[in-house]
Amino acid sequence: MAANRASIADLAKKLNISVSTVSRALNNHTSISESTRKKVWQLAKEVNYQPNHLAAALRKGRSNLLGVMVPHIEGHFFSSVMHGIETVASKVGFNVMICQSNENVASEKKNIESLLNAQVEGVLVSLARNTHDFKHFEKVSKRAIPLVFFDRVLEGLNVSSVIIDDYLGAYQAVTHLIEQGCQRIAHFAGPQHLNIYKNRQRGYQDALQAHGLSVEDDLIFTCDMKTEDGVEGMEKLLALAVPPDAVFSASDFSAVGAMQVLKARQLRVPHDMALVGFSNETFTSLTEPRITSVDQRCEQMGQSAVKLFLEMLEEKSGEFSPRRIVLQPELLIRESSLRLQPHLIPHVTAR
Amino acid sequence: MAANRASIADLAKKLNISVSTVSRALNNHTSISESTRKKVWQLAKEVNYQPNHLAAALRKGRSNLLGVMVPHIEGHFFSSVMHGIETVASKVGFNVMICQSNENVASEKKNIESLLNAQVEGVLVSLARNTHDFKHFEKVSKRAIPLVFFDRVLEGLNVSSVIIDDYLGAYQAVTHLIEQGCQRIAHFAGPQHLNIYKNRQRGYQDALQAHGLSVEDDLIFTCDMKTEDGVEGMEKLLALAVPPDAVFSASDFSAVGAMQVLKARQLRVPHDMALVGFSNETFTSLTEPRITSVDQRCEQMGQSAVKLFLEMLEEKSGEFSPRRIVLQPELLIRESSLRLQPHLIPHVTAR
DNA sequence: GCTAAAAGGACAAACGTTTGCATAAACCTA
DNA sequence: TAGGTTTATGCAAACGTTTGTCCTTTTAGC
Repeated sequence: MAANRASIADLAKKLNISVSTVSRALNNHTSISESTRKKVWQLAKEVNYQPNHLAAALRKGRSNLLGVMVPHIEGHFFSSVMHGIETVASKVGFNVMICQSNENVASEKKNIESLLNAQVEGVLVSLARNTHDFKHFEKVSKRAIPLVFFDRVLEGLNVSSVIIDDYLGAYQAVTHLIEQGCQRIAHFAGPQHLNIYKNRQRGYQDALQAHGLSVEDDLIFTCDMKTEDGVEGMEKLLALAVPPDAVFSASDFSAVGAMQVLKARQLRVPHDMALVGFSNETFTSLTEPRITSVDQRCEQMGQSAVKLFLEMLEEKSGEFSPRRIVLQPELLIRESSLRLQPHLIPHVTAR
Repeated sequence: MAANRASIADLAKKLNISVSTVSRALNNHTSISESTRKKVWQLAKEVNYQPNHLAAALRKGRSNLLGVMVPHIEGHFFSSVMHGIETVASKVGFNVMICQSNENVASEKKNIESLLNAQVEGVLVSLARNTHDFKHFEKVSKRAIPLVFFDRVLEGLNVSSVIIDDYLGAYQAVTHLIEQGCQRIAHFAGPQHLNIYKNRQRGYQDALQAHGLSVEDDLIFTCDMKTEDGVEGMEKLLALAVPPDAVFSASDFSAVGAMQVLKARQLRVPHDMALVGFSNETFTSLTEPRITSVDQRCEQMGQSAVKLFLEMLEEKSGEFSPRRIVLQPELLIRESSLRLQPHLIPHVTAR
């Protein structure tokens, strides 16, 4: 029953030819006659021959393996990125190995070792929250293995990366709120040591100033971006002497938390308080009203990361200079921020 | 710069001992003296030795690779299952390789080949929608490689699998609605060739009958389970001569679609129409009101699948008899279905 | 002090491929 | 017909490990 699988040598023996001929025949090498090529392929089919990638990889020094490490795979963003990654990787014949750091630097270190041991040809990484240094990635670059960071990157480092323009996304979101007539715009900010949240805050501030509005510290609520944080933040804002008339939240989760508070207090969104989130989470188009949000191009990010990896692999022999891809976010305007011209809303259907 | 990595042979040469000794030292084999063991480990650290898993795998015939194939990885359910899988797999030293079938039988076939070629030691699969036969999986079982189906399985087949008790989940959901005083309960049903939706519908019907309610065909709306389908379904139901007073939807997405219609028509949830969904999607606890839903134990499903695989691996030498794990779903009662005793609602916070 | 056992290590074969080189047969070309 | 080229194949080494077997040295038992 457990028919131990046939090797190239078995085929060779049965056909009374050499292993090298079989190998070349299976690889459709030009120097093999059509007749033997056919014979080999047919026998291969018959005995259900399955090539052993491991052996080939060992010999060729090419594993066709791509390693990916994310903080955690569940959730909208990372799973969408993974989707993008797997799709284009498999298209070019790469298998993808996946690891989770669980937001933990120690695991990150272990995983890198594990991926390297598995002889991956490239590593795509989105960093754990509290990763601040590059040490454990040096092994990767030392072994001249393409390394690409995505979304959560380390700044000021000469490493390839693909990110979205968080600054621009925030800038556009806030500008949109201003155009809708909002005058006092608050911000739910995320942990500032993460590049993404820092840039979103910068975008927020610059957009205000560019339109002659002042940045007020008590309108900025820095938190962990959970739904509960949004609840807390909104309650704080409503308790101010002069509450804001809009909130730009760096996360959809805190935005929805804020909305819950507003509804409970019978305040109208967007007329009493306009709301914009970030990430275009699935639920943003399912709430009532739907929440305006900034789409992060998750899938495209995954695709770009793989493409970058492939480019680096190409010119591996030479010195490859790190590249950086910056994707353009897209502001999806929905009812939570639309005070004017409701007839212009593009209706975005959920998947 | 691209310091080609050191092999076991390099270490041996530098220390003037044999490769076998080095190998055993690195594996902490008992027959190696403490002193040489230390020497080897130290040198390994110094020259940054990275073992080559491929070579070891080839020699040992054990790749420590686990293959996983899902229809698509993005989205709440599958990404959560993957999380569970990766977590326990990595704990026991397995790397996981991931594939997507994109709901496509042809890709499914290709992916299986690819995984087998990569010499995975086991395969976990959730089937594409339109997979009806087992042919392309026979190779897996023929090679005596543990095969575990999860969630979307092929019925009547002698293959290991882990599923949740969709029947029970549906039964409980409908019973709950009845207990809340609902008398005319409709059902949004999914494609009936998928085991999960078929069982949910059976659970719905049996629960009705068990409580003396009749099953009416025009209260069952079979669709694709998208948000839009929920919209359409609810509109149809409301157009009936005698509309229902509750809907049990086999998917949260169609449930939320239904809720949108109800809100637009100023109907109250749950008093005019109670609503229960299925899957406990993230957004179910973010809507207003929050949607009662059946939790599918995604993570646990992933964990169980890996455990099952490990068990099969254990007794691989003997004939392993397929096993089947059935997880218990959990009904999470929220406001969308709660007509009585609102003070008893457990407040479920979103992640 | 002699033998037996144990400890520590070396040799070499294997795992299943790929591939540079050599070879033999067949085909031209003049 | 000799010489050269093409075509098709074989030989054997290599990839980096692991591991069964054998050898040498030390230790212990008496």
